[in-house]
Amino acid sequence: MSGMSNPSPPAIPDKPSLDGLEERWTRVWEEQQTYAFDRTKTRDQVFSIDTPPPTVSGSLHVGHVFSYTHTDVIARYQRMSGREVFYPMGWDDNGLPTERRVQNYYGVRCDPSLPYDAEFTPPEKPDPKRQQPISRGNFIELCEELTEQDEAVFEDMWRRVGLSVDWSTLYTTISDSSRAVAQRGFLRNLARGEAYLDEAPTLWDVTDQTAIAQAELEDREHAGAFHRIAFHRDGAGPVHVETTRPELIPAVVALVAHPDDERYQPLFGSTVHSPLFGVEVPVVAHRLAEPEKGSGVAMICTFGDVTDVVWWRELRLPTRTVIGRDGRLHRDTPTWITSDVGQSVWAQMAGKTVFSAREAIVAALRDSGDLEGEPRSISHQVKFYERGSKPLEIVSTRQWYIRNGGREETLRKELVARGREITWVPDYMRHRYTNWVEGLNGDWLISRQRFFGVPFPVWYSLDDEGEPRYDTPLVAPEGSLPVDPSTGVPAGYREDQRGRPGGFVGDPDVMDTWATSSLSPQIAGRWETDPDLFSRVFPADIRPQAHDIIRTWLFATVVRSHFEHGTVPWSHAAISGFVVDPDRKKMSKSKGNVVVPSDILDTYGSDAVRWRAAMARPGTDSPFDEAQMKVGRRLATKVLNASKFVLSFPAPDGAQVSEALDRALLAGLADVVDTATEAFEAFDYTRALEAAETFFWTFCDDYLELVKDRAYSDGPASASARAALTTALDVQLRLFAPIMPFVTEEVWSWWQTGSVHRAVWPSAGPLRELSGDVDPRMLEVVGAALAGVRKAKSQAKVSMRTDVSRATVSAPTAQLELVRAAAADLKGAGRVATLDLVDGGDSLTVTGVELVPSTS
RNA sequence: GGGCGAUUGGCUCAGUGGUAGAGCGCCUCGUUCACACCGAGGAGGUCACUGGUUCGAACCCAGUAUCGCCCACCA
Repeated sequence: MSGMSNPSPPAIPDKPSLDGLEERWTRVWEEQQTYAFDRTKTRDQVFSIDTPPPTVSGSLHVGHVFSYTHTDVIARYQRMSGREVFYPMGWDDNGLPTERRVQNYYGVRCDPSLPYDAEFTPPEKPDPKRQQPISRGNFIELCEELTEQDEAVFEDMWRRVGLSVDWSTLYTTISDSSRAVAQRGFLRNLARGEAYLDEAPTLWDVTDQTAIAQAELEDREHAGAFHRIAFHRDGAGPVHVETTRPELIPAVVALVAHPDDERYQPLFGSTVHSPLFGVEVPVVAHRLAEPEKGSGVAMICTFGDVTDVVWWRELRLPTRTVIGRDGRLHRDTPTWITSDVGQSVWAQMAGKTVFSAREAIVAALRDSGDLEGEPRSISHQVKFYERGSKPLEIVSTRQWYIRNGGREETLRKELVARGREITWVPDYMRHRYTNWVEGLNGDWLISRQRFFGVPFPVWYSLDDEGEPRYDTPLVAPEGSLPVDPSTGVPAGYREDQRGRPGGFVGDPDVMDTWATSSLSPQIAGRWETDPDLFSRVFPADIRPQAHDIIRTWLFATVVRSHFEHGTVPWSHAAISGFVVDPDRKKMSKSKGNVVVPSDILDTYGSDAVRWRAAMARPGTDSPFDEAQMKVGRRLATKVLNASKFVLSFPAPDGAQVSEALDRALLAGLADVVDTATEAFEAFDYTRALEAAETFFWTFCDDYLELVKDRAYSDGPASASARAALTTALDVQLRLFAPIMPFVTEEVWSWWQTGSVHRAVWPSAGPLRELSGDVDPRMLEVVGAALAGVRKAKSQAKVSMRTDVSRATVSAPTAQLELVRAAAADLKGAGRVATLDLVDGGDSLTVTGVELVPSTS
């Protein structure tokens, strides 16, 4: 770092202040490229971080600040430890969250059938109820425009928090290079048979009108009602089923009961007729039917829930779809409804939402007498898209999948084993991963019927009827990526053949955002476009993230790396907890309990907020408590003031640390360095901070007080104190630097050259050499004696500056000798004229403190 | 239903076999010679419960309870 120099070595201010440190040092770090990655370093010298790219369409809350601070603390420690830190930043700006934000912000919606309008300007006043339809091209332009604004806000926040990222590495998930990586990754998966196209029942969000993946599911308590419905038999009484979804009666394909259920065994193999519609369906047996539930016999519909899918698949039942992609019942009467009554009931349901259709059919069932009793209200768990507001439907659609072990035992075991290769911080988070992988029930659905995302780089040739040949997609060559199949043309075709029989058509879908972000190590490391860089940063050392996205981002990244590279993507996964509100509820906009980070950063400063973040251990949720920020603020202030005081005692040239108390201080500090280093190596920044902080307060409250008088004087004893003070400050600043980068850099600049963040992490060896064989407990023992004198003054309710004519310290021999060696310092700090030392007793006590009455 | 975690002073949390700890809050006191964005001192806990192992248990074992999170095919 000899090439670096501070702009102008500032004098120590008379009144040091934390105000303005963020602005000043953020600027200096940028100017001096303090955190620039040196790509000449080899893989073993590099510490590589797979930074989470935050979703820029969301708002930052204090939990993000904590979690990103945790990563930065680790990065700063690693950098000082001599590793070259690869610490990139990315913005996750593609995908549905951005589309929604654009829709709300501008009051528009994407209608892909519209042509691009070069003159388009967004509505002056967005009307959320009447979103203006605009073309895909215009829509994407708005997405790009708004994400650019959002990203500027994010970057500003991260710089202010002090993240030591190399900003030249910045990427966005919608950029050309990210799209190219995502498409290349997909094409490789496709070529190896790890990605495939399939038509199957799919979880479907009717609001956004897109398929969603298992990982994006969320169970929610939802109000419903059991309806007891009669199915009819020829020549026998009715069979009753209970259902929460009577509107699916037209979609019924069978009734099902448990094979061992004696009540229904006589019915197996026979058929019944559905009420109102009179459709004949078989009664079948399956182990998943639960005799205790409802009447013990259930309707199988295509599709009411995921159990229906299992039954439908395993029992090879026909498909009778009645709900469309918009969540409404089909307009046209299904072909299997042939009776007059059935068709007239259908007419009352056609085109209606699920909710309205249910009302219509319940009325009809009541009229026909097929509803027994009244519907019984219940509250039950229903599957929702985690970002959605209506229950999911299941519709049969053609989608792209990536294998993830959900349908094959071998792959599942391989992926579980990958989880064991990763060191988890904390260790128990591994269970979440294993639990998830072992519970998968299908492959990973990656296609979304949306617009602002990475398109699939494939086309389909059209047969003579104009029907796409889905089994032989036309893939883009890797050299052409990124491609947009809605404008690009596959090899051997011309644009005028688009959509024509014998021509081609582009795949209309985009990839789910996780399908791109699961390649974050490849994107940041410039996989395939810069193999030299990639070889130096992949696999990464650490993936920091929060526990809520283990099943999505973390798992997906493992899957992609497993297939593409045959390795885990990183050696460590560091899992942060959440910041929860004081009632331990998760912060969320809808609850109105979100703490805006800029407010607390304004009030307490970045170092204080970072200190608080570092007090939250890995993996542990932490309740937000503003009072805690004050503690961090006070520590930062104390560092400022204590440093100024220490530096007012410059050590003379050749000063030796000769006095026992001084050597004991450095011995204690050596232990702290060992503890902090060991803790940081295990990513336990909280323990490292605690060790440094506890020592620092003893340093201020006891040691500084004890040696103050001696330091003010002259001679070797003074020089010893001054040398110890300066050495201890130097080491402590470096211990604090990862946690509180601003105040430590400020103090460092007062008398050192270069950045403390490029200084070498302290080691215990040199401190032990200076301290020699001194008893490291000395400071503690002498501090206890000083506390005894203070206590006497406190109980007498006099000032700590009150003179003491005489006092007695009694202690066992060993302790007494330690006190004797520092008696002069003790007398100075306690203002004691005559100190009697008495050998004896079980513990150290201070007695006979004779106070000199104040003269005033 | 399965898994994971937690349960220690009013609050937030350390503490994995040897006489219960920290910070905040509270109480008392002290100012300007580093720091009032301060300093000193103090009070405050049968370590959720029940058994067991041990010379000795907050800690190890078995079980119970409560809370939280994750997962599950939840007519």
